[in-house]
Amino acid sequence: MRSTRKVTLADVAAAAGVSVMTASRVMRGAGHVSARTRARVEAAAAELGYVANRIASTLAGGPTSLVGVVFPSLSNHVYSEVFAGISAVFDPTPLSAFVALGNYHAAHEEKVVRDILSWQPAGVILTGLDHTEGVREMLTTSGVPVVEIMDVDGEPIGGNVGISFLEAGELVAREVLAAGYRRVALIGSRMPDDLLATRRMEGARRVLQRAGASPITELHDEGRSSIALGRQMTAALLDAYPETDCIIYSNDLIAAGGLLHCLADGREVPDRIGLVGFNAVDTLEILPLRLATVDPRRREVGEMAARMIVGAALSLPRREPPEGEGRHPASGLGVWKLAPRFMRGETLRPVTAPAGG
Amino acid sequence: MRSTRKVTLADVAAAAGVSVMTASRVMRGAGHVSARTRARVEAAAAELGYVANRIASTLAGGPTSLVGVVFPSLSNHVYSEVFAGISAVFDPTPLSAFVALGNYHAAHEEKVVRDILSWQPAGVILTGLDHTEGVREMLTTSGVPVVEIMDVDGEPIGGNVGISFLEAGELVAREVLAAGYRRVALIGSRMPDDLLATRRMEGARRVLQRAGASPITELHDEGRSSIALGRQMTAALLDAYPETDCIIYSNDLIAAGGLLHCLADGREVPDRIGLVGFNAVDTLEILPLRLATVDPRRREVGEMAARMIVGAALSLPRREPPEGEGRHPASGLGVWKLAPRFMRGETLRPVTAPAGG
DNA sequence: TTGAAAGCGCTAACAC
DNA sequence: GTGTTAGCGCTTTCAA
Repeated sequence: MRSTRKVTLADVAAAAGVSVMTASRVMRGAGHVSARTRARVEAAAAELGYVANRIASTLAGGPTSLVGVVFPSLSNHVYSEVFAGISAVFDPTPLSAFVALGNYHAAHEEKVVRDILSWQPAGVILTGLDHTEGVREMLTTSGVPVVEIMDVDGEPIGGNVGISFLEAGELVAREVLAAGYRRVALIGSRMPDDLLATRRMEGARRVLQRAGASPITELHDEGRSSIALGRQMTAALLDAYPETDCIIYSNDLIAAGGLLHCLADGREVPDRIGLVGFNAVDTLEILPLRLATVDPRRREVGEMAARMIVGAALSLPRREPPEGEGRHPASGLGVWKLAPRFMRGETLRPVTAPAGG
Repeated sequence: MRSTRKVTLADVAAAAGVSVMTASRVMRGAGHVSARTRARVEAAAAELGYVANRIASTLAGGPTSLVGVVFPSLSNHVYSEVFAGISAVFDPTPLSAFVALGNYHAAHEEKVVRDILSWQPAGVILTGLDHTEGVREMLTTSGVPVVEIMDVDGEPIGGNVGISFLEAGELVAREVLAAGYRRVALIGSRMPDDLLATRRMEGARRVLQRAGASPITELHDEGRSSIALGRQMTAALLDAYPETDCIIYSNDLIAAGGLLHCLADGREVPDRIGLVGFNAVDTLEILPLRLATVDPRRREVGEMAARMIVGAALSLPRREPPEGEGRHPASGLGVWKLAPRFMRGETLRPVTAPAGG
């Protein structure tokens, strides 16, 4: 039977008949302790059911191990996969993730980041590069290793991992053109709120314009992306612009809706109309046709971001450099730009000419 | 330009010409401060870019606000939705979630829980009711409000929210019988690792047996659930037991695979063969037929669990009761058993007789 | 290899 | 309404 009171290191030390300091050394494996003493302390700790107090150890100057992770949301499958990558990397390290949601709205983000910083984190992972001046300044001033993920089209605060959504959009448009489509329309949802979606549309638009095949029209909706929304928007678009021969969607979910609408409506995919999504969502393998899409490599992004944080956190001195400037650049951070992977699927015609726009 | 050094409350107090204590009162809105002083302190804090240090305030006896959340994984869509519910409830409160993964493996869980407790959390949310004795003891001893979610078939440590997976399985079997199927087979994946899946299969099996329609066969696979796996297992099963007239799957993903196999194979669904999944995964709305399934009400589960924690955390005294037993039962905790919702879909025949086993 | 002293940044408790 | 004192549980630093 263990006490119901909180067991402190002092209790363990007393039970083992050593000083608090010695107990502390044993608990964090600091060495310089005789095997005999170590055994006694460990036994006492187990006996009393000692659970370390990281609040106290962090305050006293021990290493921090919380990493704040800010996602726009987790209902979006994309981010949960990024998170899986992050967790996998943190798992064998002493770091753990502290998840905060809600940076689809910049107003909220400042609060969230302040909150995270108040825990003296070992690092911060943020989604996207668009943050308020306040956020950037807080993070810079704090000296905490920061990695921004997904987007790489801008100036990062610290490290940066992701694909260029602009280039991903360009890639899609180039493939569409290479397949011979010319009357292209764009459909997006939850824009302009979702900057990354906006960015890939921008990339697509640019390539189309340069090729003299400016988008026929662009349809945007504030709603949450869904298959139903995709159906409905596609119907509306094709109604208004029947000459459309290809639709580029801001994500797979609405693209799937579009595909279902086209099939139900008897349109020949991909001959009469081509469709491209974005995100490479895997449950969509049940569609009658494999959707053309782009893999943003989300799991890898999470893993690399986490690795950067691990590298930076472990090489960072714990206390402030004694005096002077001293803030050494968080080592281990850098910019990793991954190449988005295009997946042709079956909703685009095979290429008739080498891609290149 | 703000200093690059960490700004403490003492710095703010000095800049505002007041005591640290007064500054502290202002920063946490404790009242008993004149408007003039408050304004001065707030100005100084803003000027210096002060960010509170919760590590210090928690150690000093301020309220804790981290809540540890343990999920088996987040790649499983189910848990990310639960998490969305939790976040939504925490959002307007001072609480924030600290996510740890990996309790598909009990060995890991002990480490994870110890880790969480070391942060002096305001609460802990765990998935499932099956935990090692060590975990139960740590949590009990700590006196931290605990809520176990999803499963309600067992003895909870503290609060408990979820559906009964046993009853969900029974529900499915009763509906299957009511629709007139008699030669029923079960297909599961990732079992027996996933206890909840195991439990619902158990419930189904029981009802079938009681009705004298024992499962023709049960097929289990260690693999990760996927549509491909469902296809393959279904093919194998129907090959070996062609007389099967209904398959109950452990989840929607493999059920979707089964459905696709049946359709491709020219079997009449739901007339010749009925199919039921589990989880009500929404992207599956793109299937040619709406899958019969059960909604485990995951979002609500997350919300309620979070509400319990909020209730308990806010009513808990911060410091230990002076002496004696003193550990008052965490108020606000209880057991909330939600009813699983059956969704008939189009892969089961309409009922021919009132459901009831 | 072990211990003693000091203090991390903040807040509770009490004075004024 | 404001300040003073003490201390949260641990680790750093230095001495033995």
